[in-house]
Amino acid sequence: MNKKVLIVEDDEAMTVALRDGFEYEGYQVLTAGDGKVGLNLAQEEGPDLILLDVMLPKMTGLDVCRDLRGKGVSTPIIMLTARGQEIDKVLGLRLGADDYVTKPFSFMELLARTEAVLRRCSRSGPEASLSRFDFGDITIDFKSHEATKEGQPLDLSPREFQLMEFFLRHRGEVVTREQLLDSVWGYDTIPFTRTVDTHIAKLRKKIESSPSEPRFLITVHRVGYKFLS
Amino acid sequence: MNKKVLIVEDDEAMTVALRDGFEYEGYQVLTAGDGKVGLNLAQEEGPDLILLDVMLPKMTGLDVCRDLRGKGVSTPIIMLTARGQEIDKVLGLRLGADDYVTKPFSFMELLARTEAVLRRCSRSGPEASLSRFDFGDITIDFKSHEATKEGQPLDLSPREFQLMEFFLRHRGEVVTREQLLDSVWGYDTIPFTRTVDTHIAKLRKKIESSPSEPRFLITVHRVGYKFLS
DNA sequence: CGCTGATTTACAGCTTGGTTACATCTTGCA
DNA sequence: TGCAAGATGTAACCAAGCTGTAAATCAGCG
Repeated sequence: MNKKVLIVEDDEAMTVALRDGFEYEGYQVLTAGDGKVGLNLAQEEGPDLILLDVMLPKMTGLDVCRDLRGKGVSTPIIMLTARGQEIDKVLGLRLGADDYVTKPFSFMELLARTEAVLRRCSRSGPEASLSRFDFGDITIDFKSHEATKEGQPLDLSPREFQLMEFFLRHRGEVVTREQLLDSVWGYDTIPFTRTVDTHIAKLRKKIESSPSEPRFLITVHRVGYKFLS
Repeated sequence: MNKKVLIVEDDEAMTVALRDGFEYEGYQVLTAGDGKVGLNLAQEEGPDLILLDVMLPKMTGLDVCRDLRGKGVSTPIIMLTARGQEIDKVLGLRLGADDYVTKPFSFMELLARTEAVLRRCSRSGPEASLSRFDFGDITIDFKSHEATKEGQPLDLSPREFQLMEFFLRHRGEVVTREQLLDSVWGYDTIPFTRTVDTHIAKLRKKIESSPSEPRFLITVHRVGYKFLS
C-alpha cells in the first residue's frame, strides 16, 4: 500500500511541484491550501506524513502542528520554513514537528528527510494505524470499508466506520460525547445534540447480539461510552 | 537541569550502549539490572523517563509498569521488547506504558521516541492525569471508569470516581468539605450541605471492609477527611 | 424527484445524587 | 464523670437530568 502524504502549502507552484515529485515517487498525495483545511484533512484522512508550511492563511503551520499533537494525532510532521523566517527551530520541534526543511530546498533533500522520518516512525507506535479489527463475530476492515458479522456482510455507513475506528483506537477507555463530536464530527463546540446517542443506538442494533444489553458499546452514565473487546 | 533517565535492562551490553548514548546526549542516567531494583529506583529517584525491558529477572517489565502506575507514579515509560516477543502492544500500553520500541532498534530511533514522549508528557503539566490507582485490595481505573475489589467488579458512580480521584491526588493530607465542594462539585460557596458526608458514607460502604472502622477514608473531626493508602 | 444517510425531535423510562431526618458520636466544660 | 451542643453517620426519598429509541425532518446527490 502506498504511503499517503498530506501537503499543506499555500503557494500553488510549490504545491504542484511537490505533488508531482511525490506522486512520481509512488506516494499518494493530498493537498490543502490553508491551515484549517489541512487540520481537517490530517484528521480525516489519516495520512502517513504531513508536510506543513509555516506561513499559511487562516492558521499557521505551528498552530496546526500544536493542534494535531494536542488531539493526540502523532502523524509525523515535517515543517517547511522560508529562509529568514524568524522561526526558532527548537520552537517548531518542541511543538511536535519531527523535522524541518528550509526553503529553498532540493526535492531530493526533502525526499531524503521524508524517508528518514517515515523510517524512524514506521515501527508502529501507540497510535498505529488501524486497518482491520475483529471482535466477537464481527470483522471491520477500514481500508476497504467492509464489515462482516458471522461471515455475513454488515452494512455500516461512513459515519459508523468513523465511530468504530475512534472507539477501537480508544478501546477500553471511556470517551465523552464531546470527544466524539470533536474528533469524529469535527465540531468545535455544540451545546446540545443527541446525534452521538442516536448513532450509538444504530451501531448497537448492527453489532450487538442483544442491543439492549450491549457487550461491546457500553454506556457510562453521565460520562460517555466505552468500547470493550 | 538535565533530564534523568532510568534504564531497566538485564543485558549488560545493551545497558552500556544506552548509558553511553544518553549520557552523550546530555541526560543523567540511572540503571537497574532487574525489575525489583528498577521499581525501587523509579520511586526513590523520580526519573523523568523510564526505559523498561519487558523480559527481566525477578519481575517483568509489565509488572513493574503496572505497579508504578498503580502507585500513582506517572513517569513516562518506554518499553523495550524483543522482536517476536508475543507482547500485545495494546496490553502494554493499557498497563500504562507511553510507547514501546522493538529490538533491534537504532539509537536515533530510541532517542526520537524518547524526546517525543518527553515532549508529549511535559505538556500535560504537573497535575498529570491519574489513570489508575491501587490500594488494599481495590483497583480503580479512571480511564475506563472501572473499579474492582478483590478482583470483583466494584460499582462506583461518576461522582464517586471524582471523589476518589481528588482524594488520591491529595492522599495523606486532610481535605475540608469546602475544598471538596469547591473542587469536586464546583460549588463556589454553599453554606451548609451534608452532601459530602453522604458521599463519604456511600464510598465507605463500597471500599472499606468495615465501613464503621474505616482504614482508608478517615474522618478528621471538625476539619474534614483524609485518605490513607 | 426519490433515495440514502445524518440529524433533530419527542417522549418514555431509568439513574444519580442532593436533601431530609434522625441516630450516633465527639468534644469541651462544669 | 456526665452533659449539652454541635458534628458526623446513614437510610430513604424523589426531582432533575440522562439515556434509549422511534419517528420526523433535513441534506446531499444522481
